[in-house]
Amino acid sequence: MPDATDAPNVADAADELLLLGLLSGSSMYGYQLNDVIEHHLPMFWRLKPSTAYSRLDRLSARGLVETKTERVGKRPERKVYDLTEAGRARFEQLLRANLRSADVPSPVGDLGVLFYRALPVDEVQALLAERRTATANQRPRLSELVERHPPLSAGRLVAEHSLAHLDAELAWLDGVLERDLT
Amino acid sequence: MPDATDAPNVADAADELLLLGLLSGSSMYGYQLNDVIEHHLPMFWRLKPSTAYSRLDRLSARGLVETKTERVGKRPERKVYDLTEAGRARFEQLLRANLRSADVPSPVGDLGVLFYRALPVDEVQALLAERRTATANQRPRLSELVERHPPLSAGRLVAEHSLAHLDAELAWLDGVLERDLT
DNA sequence: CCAACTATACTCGAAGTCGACTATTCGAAC
DNA sequence: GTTCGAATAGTCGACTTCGAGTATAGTTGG
Repeated sequence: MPDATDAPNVADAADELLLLGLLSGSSMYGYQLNDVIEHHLPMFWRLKPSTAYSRLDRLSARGLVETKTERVGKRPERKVYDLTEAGRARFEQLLRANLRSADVPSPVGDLGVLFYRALPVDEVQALLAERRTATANQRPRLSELVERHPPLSAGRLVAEHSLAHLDAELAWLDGVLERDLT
Repeated sequence: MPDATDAPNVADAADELLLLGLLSGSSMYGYQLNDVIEHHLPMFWRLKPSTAYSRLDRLSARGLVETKTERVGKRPERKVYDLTEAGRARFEQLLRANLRSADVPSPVGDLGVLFYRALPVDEVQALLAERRTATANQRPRLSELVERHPPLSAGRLVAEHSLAHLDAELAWLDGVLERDLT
């Protein structure tokens, strides 16, 4: 894995950045990490619990996190993960790479567009109209999310970012729909 | 795999859609498929050759494509893949799902933004400025790509789509950069 | 004329992902 | 009281991906 020291592939390193980033705020135990990812960061929930555990193991083996166990009340034992020095360094390195990198990944949706001629024009129009509706339906939720975060918070920036792309998507769809694709 | 008949996960099915879509135009041999993906569809080149082969095998096992071998001139034998009836049906099903689906996937870049407070403000600004430049640098290539395709071609729509998102990205970056993140 | 490259096909194996499963204990609902 | 769900930890195995390697024959550059 040529992933340890030099410029890492941004997409591959995403899970690692997510975990290290969460731990950079404060130490957390595994269940908590998974819970936060699943319930408070649904946008980033591609990292499933079982994967997270093995990932944490590997991070630990590489000396980027250290663990201890604790017990609060009568609940089961928790394994608490904590960034090491090396872990923090790695985190900052990944963070810099991520902030710096310009990846505007072409959405998967493009694939369908690529082959749109395989279907009758009317059907394509109808399908895209459906997509437009579904996309538009996400807008209120998102724009409410924007407003729920204080102006300069990370959450605000992320929400605004998503909103910007959602609006771009809508505009593009409108542009396509008002043309006659024949 | 609950992937055979009912509504499939759009992202998971992307590779399949790509292969079936290419074959829906005309039959192709493996080397050719990989060549097209790598050199003419760089946007969709997440499907590496060795993966493509095993994917094609599986498609063949599921009866979605059929193969024959041919030999042209004195070049090595080619294995030609062709859609079956079932394959075409499957392709159209996937295509419909894809065109209809509204996925504006949050770019990986958001992850960095999520943790931006871990770095000093000036550095974040500098990194984002770098990103802005890098992003802007991609624009000429893309907008030239738009113009190189005839108005209603699939390639044109895809290129316009990418361009729309790239511009959204630039606008968002500008918005962030002109604020004082302190 | 030889070396190197391109066209064509894979195979194999290391590594990674994730769904489904296994445990345990507490608190709450019935 | 007992059952049930949630809080906590995983493990295991099926499946996937993809880099590196293997094979062969023509073609082309020096």
